[in-house]
Amino acid sequence: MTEDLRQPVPTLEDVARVAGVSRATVSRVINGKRKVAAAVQETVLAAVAETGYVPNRAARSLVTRRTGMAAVVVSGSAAGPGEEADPSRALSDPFFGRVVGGFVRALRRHDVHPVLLFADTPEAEDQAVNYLRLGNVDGTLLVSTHGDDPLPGRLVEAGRPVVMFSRPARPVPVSYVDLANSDGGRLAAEHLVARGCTSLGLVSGPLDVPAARDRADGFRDRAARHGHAYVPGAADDFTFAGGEAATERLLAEVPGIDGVFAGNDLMAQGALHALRTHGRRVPDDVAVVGFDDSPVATQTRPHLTTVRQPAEEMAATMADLLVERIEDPGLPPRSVVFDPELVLRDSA
Amino acid sequence: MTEDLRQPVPTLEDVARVAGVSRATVSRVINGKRKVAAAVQETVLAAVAETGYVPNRAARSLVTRRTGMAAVVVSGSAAGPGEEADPSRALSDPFFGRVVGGFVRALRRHDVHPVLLFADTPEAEDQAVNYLRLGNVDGTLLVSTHGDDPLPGRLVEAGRPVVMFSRPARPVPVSYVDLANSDGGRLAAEHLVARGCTSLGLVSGPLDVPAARDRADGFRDRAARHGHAYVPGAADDFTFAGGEAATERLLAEVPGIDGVFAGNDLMAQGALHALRTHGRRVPDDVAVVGFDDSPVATQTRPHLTTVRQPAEEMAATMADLLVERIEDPGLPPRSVVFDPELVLRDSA
DNA sequence: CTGAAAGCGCTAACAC
DNA sequence: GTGTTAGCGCTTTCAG
Repeated sequence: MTEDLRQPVPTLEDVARVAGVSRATVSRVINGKRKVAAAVQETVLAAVAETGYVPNRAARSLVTRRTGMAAVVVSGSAAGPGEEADPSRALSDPFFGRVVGGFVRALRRHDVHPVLLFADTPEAEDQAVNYLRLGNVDGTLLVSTHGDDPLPGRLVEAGRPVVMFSRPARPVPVSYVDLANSDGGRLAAEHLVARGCTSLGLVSGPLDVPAARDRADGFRDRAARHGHAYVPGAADDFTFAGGEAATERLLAEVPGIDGVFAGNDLMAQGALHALRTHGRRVPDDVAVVGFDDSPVATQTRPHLTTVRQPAEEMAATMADLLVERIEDPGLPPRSVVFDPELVLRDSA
Repeated sequence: MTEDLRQPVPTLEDVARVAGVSRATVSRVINGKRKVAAAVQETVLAAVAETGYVPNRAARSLVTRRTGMAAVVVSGSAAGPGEEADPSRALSDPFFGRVVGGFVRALRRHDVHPVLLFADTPEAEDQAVNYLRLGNVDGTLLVSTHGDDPLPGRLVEAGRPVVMFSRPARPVPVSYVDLANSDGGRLAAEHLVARGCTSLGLVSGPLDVPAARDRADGFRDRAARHGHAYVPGAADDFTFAGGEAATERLLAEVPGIDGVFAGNDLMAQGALHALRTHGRRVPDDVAVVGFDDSPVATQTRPHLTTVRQPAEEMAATMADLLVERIEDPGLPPRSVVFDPELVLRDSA
């Protein structure tokens, strides 16, 4: 049996007694509401320091209807039949680590704590919606990894702020932060063309995911301006295995390919392996451009030339948008779109 | 301006009115405490369904002193000077995704929600400790990525349950779930020796991290039983770059090495690249064994033969231990140690 | 500018 | 068994 080490936690009452004022006054000082005489303020602050007082969140939450918490929902809701919904697969993409890390740090600045939720089953989805609806969190940061996800709409209906990473597949009145994905695709095309590639190919993510489609569209759009009327492509999961498989298919269709644009860095890594298997040297025979600038970009040989997403900034902006909307629920949905940047390394 | 979609959330009072009983009775039915007449029970349940009632966590928490939340703390507290403390680096190890995914799913079964906290600065560390001490969470699941971390001790002093992933570097009365790391090292040595390797080497994680040290010790121990009196080693970060750098050093010391045991899969991946750079073929010239069975193990060519940690099970066990201790704070610290398993693939 | 008092939604003694 | 009552710790009118 271990002893109970819990120490009595001081309450407002205690501080008030020490400071010789009322609870209400202490509350005002702590929340900086209304004017409080400077002298009193000082006394109270001293009492707070002396007692080591910290507000009880449950009590505060009960009356303010605010919890100081935000849900971070990772949705893997399957679009089509047979699709597996596994949000923890998203967690195994190191790029995602950059995003989540960004959330945690940004929310912390606002004194908001992230509650991690997976929406990987219908029940879990309901739970996430309810969690929001009941006010267990003040708002939601949503990362959806699948295409036509109904969750954004459901969360918005819960009547509390939601900010998404990436624009929703179907129009929903929700705030989001996104990357100009098509510009990213253009950057990649421009680079490959400038490099002298004559046979371009696309190893794309799932085309029902807006980001994947936009990247592909941007790539083809810019390729077309340089005379590439037809750019063959193969789509697959946003994973290493997906990239490898798609590349195999591409290679079967166009053996002479010399420039590949992959939907993300994990797929690019898969492409690298497939190319090597088929005896192609990168970048000499085939140039490869990835997407994200995930930590894996420097864990490949050659290092990946890739289209960078400023994930941390994007995550921080999401947090800002969310907090704004929590503070003023009347604010309309807003979108912030970041510009991608080509990071030159060795693969192209 | 968007309309406020929030709907009035029913309270106990509402349910009581609909059911024609008192709040207390409804509360009893909901919490399954004490005996309630079957007929009344039914009426209440019907009323709950009709109103769509769900308990308000803040209110409940205020009186029960329980929040239904657990902190998931990722500590990157630096041991030595000059060490960078970046928990989001841990998030970029896909193995970590397996662990966090395990936490989320296991806690969900207990109806406990995970709050993600980084202890990456002294302030953040204080915050985490306070968060626990004040009862904003019922307990903590701690993953420490650095060696001599003072956080476990501090969290335990907060007087609430803490369960660690991996045993603490210094003795602290805390529950933990661990892998028999030295057995894992033995498994690797055994396999390499059986394969006919004659010149073994170690690409180890930071030696102040117990897991890294245990793996190395186990490896050397078993190697010694097979006559390998001296096993050269190089230690570095648990990262791709760390594995690459350590392998370079090892290769400089022992050019003829033909069997390498890496501290984790990320390091093994780095080793693979370093070996290739130096013209060594894997597994023909050098056999490589990794550790973790992280998602990266199948994202290398050749695929990694590796020592598997049952991460999801370990995470689930941590959640169980934590919940047990939350429910009965008198329970002494307990440890659960899992057995590693060699997963044979192509690198060794 | 400050204090008194009410009450957020819930559980837990304590009566009946 | 079930209802009544008293708070949990905090914010917030409302007086003064």
